[in-house]
Amino acid sequence: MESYLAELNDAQRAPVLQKDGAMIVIAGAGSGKTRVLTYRIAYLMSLGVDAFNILSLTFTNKAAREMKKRIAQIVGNSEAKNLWMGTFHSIFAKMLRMEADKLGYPSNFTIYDTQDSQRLISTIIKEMGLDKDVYKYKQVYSRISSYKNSLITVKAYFQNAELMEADAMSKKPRLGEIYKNYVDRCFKAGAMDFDDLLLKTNELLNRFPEVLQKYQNRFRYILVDEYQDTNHSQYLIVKALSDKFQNICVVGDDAQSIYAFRGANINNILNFQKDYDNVQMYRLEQNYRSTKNIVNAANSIIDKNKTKLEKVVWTANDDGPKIIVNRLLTDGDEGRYVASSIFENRMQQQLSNGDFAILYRTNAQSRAMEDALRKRDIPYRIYGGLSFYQRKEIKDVLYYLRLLINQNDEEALKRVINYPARGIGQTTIDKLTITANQYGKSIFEVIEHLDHLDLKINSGTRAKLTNFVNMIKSFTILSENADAFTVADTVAKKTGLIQELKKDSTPEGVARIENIEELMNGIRDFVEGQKELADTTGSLAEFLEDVALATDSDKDTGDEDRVALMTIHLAKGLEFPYVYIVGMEEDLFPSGMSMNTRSELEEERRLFYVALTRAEKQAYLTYTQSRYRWGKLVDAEPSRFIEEIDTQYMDYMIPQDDYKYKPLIDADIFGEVDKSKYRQTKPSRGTPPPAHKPSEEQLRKLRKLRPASGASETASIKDTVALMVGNKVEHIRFGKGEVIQIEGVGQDKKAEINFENGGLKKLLLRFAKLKVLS
DNA sequence: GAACAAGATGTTTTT
DNA sequence: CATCTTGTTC
Repeated sequence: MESYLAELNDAQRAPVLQKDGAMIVIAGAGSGKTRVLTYRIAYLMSLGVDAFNILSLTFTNKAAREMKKRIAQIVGNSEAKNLWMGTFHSIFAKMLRMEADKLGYPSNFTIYDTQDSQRLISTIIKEMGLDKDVYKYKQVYSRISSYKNSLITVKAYFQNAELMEADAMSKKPRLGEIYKNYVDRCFKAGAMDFDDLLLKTNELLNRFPEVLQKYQNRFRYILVDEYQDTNHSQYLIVKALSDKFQNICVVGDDAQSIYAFRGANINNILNFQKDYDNVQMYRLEQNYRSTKNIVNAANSIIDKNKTKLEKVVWTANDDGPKIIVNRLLTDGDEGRYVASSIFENRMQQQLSNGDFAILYRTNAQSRAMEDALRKRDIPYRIYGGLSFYQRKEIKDVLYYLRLLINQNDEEALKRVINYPARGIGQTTIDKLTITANQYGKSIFEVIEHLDHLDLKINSGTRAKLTNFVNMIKSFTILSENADAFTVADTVAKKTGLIQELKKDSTPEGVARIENIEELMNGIRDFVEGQKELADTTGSLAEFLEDVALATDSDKDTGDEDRVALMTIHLAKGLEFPYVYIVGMEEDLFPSGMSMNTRSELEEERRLFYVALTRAEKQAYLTYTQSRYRWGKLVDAEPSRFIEEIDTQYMDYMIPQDDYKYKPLIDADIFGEVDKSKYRQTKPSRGTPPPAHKPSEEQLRKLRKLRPASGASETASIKDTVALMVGNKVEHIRFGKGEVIQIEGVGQDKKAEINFENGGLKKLLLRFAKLKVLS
């Protein structure tokens, strides 16, 4: 038989060999499910199943690419190329473009990102004259999003008294109207938001039986990865497409369901057996990834969850080192500790940067980590957060490109019509918007027909508007003949975007221009790369779709050797020898927003389970005693999840050589301060360290010390300064008459005291930059 | 209408 | 702390 089958264990091989029928593979963390999916596809093809008949839905496009590559090695590149593999969003965007006319959409429809959607909702709320404090655009957006993911269309909404009542109860009786307006405006703009890509696919398959049949016949074999994270909308698509042949294979792990907030329904996996006939269930329980300590610790956590499928994940791997738990004073210290630890491990174990990952609950936590890594000259890469394509200067270019492809794209138009400044102000936009709404046309169309409309816009502005429209039209014409790179390059130059940025000669300004150059290179690479593939042409439209739907882990910046920084959500499916999970604190992880219900808390716990099971060799958990949040110092408590781990798999410790990790006050200059006070902490093993919290009174004093704002100001601190030393507040008395200047006061700026009269040069404090003036 | 500054406000996770 | 809103001035 095929040699690759030998690479599988018995449990893995069984689902690979079952050619037809419905099956579910419950795959524990690290049990080789990607391998099962990959080989299953390869095996199907070796049995003569045409690649065109296989649909594989993966969680990231990168995962799809990698699987495709592996399959190509087995069955050959030309065959593998024909597979439909990708995320739900990208696969069905592709399908929708081919069938768009049936739904009344142009095939070049724009994909609105979250920001576009939220802006549009925000303007609708404003236009309707509603109170923006009651109708918060983000809340409204997420409400609409969850409706869409549950297939509650505007029509369905208005037929559902319960929903309307619920919204009325929460003081938003006009939410349905906003929803309707939002949907209308998107349609008029030729735009779909993320949720539409799924909702409209459902609509397409429901309303057009011949279309449904076409795709049912086409996709005879369907595979879905990470099935536990599918939402209702995705579930229905899969159900509809697989209904005829019922050759469906779903893979997932209920213990790793972490996307409920975007509609993922864990019942999809729990109830799969009821949805199809003769469902075969397979379990992959042997973990190949991690040490016994990690696997067992993770099991001890997930045990605390009530809602779960029973399974036992085990491993034949070594025990490995215990999980190291460490408490640090602040987030800055946490960063320094992690950076030092990475540095030491890398040296001692001869590892590369790519062997390490730092995982956190919120993107905001990356900053402290970055700062520390940078100081240590450790190369790193941040995934997620503000990605390259979300930077302002990049988005500006992209919005122009979007507009020239789809001139009805309202959000793009509003963004660029007066940037760079052309003298088209808010008043003009408002007039155009009102007229556009009146006639049911887009703003672009209104400008095209300005001559026939009685708008109170003066001739100067009219000329500016006409010029703008003509410029965009000229780009559109260019794009019909030139490749994406040429178009983008022309746009950047002709619109004055580049000139605008060149005005700014600060380092940030220069960086922005470099970013645009990088974007141009990216477009060029894309054009060349796509030409090699048979089924694409490398058009601008395809590039934009790629950008809109790229997942963050999709963007490979080559094989650089860097420490990976990302949220736990983004880390799903990945693995690293060494994993640092930082910010293990109540209110942060579990998130303060997710502690209201049992199911929310259980999802947080699953998230922790995911985080821990990313580690192959060693996991580190860190938490702080106080951390800067919302620009303020707040005290923190260790996460309940730390206590939930069976202690036999853990080592608690407080670093002995504190100085290596955190700056301490050199006590010499403060004769009376006893150095031993904050270096004497010994590692304590086996028992959790007590959580020290500064008392309310101490915190009050600390906070008082910090001036409210201002880049630099003189404060006459003459007597005593309160500082955080170790985990205590110390009061330090300065010499009589010494005046101290406080500079660069900011919440997380490392404060320094420079004593000009010799002695100590630098003192790292936490609240202010102090200077002795006299 | 532009440009800047001060003030308010909101913060989980993502396609 | 970052973003958006509002206010002021030219």
